[in-house]
Amino acid sequence: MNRDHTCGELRKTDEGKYVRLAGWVSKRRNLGSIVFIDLRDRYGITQITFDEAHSDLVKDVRNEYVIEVKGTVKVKETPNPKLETGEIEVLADSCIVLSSAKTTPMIIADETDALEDLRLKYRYLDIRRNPIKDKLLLRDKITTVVRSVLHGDDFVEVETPILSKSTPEGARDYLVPSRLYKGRFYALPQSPQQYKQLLMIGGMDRYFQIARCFRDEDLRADRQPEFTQIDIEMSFADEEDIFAEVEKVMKAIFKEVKGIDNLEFPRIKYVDAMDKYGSDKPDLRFGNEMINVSELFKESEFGVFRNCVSEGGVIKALIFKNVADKLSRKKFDEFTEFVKVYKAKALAYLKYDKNEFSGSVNNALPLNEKEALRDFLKLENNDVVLMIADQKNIAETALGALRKKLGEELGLIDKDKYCFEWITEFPMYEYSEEENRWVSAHHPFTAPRDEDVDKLTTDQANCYSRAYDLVLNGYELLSGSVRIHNSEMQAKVFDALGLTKEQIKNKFGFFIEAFEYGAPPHCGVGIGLERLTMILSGTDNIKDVVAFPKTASAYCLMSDAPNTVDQDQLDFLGLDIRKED
RNA sequence: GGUGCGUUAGCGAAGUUGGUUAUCGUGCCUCCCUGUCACGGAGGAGAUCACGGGUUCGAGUCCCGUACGCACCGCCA
Repeated sequence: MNRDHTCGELRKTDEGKYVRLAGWVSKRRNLGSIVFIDLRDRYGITQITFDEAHSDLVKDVRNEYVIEVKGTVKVKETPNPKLETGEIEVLADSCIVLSSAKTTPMIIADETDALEDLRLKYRYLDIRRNPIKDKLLLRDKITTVVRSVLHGDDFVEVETPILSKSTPEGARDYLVPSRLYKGRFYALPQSPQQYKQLLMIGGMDRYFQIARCFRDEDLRADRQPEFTQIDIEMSFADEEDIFAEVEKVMKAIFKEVKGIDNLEFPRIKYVDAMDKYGSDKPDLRFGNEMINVSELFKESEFGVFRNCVSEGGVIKALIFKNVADKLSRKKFDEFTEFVKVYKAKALAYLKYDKNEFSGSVNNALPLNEKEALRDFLKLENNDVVLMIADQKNIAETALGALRKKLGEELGLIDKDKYCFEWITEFPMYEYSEEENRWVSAHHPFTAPRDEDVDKLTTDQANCYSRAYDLVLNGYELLSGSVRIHNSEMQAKVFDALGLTKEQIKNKFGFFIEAFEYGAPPHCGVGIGLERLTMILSGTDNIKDVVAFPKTASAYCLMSDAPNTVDQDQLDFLGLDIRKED
């Protein structure tokens, strides 16, 4: 036993106690014959003081040494308000070095100057810092609340296989070669989707799992190749039941973590979200909905606008109030480049002030059209209108992305606000230009809306599903759906996807068969634990909330994974590596 | 697969139209200091300027390529 107290717990009331502490030397301040050491562990920092008679004990102690000290708790004359333990110090009479340490490659403090790649290489040092440590603790707090709420409602935690079967639709799988079956592979699960549905058929009517998932796709600031899903599924239930359960979980988490208990969960249909915000995960912390102004310009003198409408495109407009004087020509050039990334051909903008118009389309549009636009949009002095005339999906997506960017840049977002919304009735299918066929927008086990059942195989473009997302502050926090639980309907969906009987049997055979033995109606969700932790800890970098994350190219800078293996290992698995020339 | 930005002491950055000994902060080491808590003061060590090629009398600086990192688009049932 190296300690009887942590470095975060001693207070004024402990005055006079003789204590034993252990931890890392966070900082050493040598004032001559008196030496102060900030001793750090997971719980905090306590100042240890070595007076003239004992300063030799720490003569050779350096930063990040692990030491055990014994001494008497003393109330400080000048407390340090920045520390929880700032009112006391420990006057030491003993110090044992448990472990020495090299000079660290980075400064271990809340504010470090190290860049992210260095922090990833020495992640175990980075974890000693509060900003990372606190996020791991928050993540633990969240899963604790989740388990508590779900267990309280009779949900059962079940672990499903990591060595599972490759699923042909969707993201690329990570594969694991089989030794006993040469030439065959396990796949790491992209989600426990099929297993949890089989658990429903198995009668585990309320299931959850804190499940690791793997997807071999390119990464982003909010995406890692392996991530954790709070996976929930329930039987004899529909949207209302699962929404209620998820809302209950979210409320409990926000209450515990933030002390917030006035959360709201509005619902928006997918088509409306795209129409108003140009996104299926709109950030509702600010308004600025897009407005369709196609009607105003269908006979415009401005050929670009007129032709766009006559060719079936749309003109979408965004208004930002009272900012015209803040946005320079250079800014609009930047915005134009920004929307081009989303395939938009151009960005039109108009400033309005004191009955004067200016901006990129000021000369192209006649006065009467500009005034009609002003009246339609109720423009006031110093307002700006941004417009994109393009194909519907491009105009919506590009302007939606610009809405988000401007919301951030113009400071329209209240960082202390948490805005949830359910996005419902996603499209059942989307057309894959690459594969030249309809593919599932969610996954092929998603139930269609009742009113769209007859469109399943005949009108894929207008068939909507009972899939839903929960969005929080512009992040897709979870996805889920009511599942298909009858074999005929499932067959129709496979048919619409253009799958042959042979393909269905190979890909989903065991799964489909299970539905012939009595499947309850069921639905569920998978909540992105990292995204939730990110939002609650105020970071936009997923690596901050993962203990040992990968880089944007799926590499571990600390362990150098993935790595090559011995020929022996390859031989066991019956694998040959193709030589690149 | 694509686009953009970046790579200079342990760490973070500066480095002008290409020109002599590559600058600053911090960390590290030594010495001084009894109340610091971003301690203070004095001194010192520490750089194949990512790698490979090219232009040039001369390259940290210009050009080409590669690697790595970051962000975004595609992708992510």
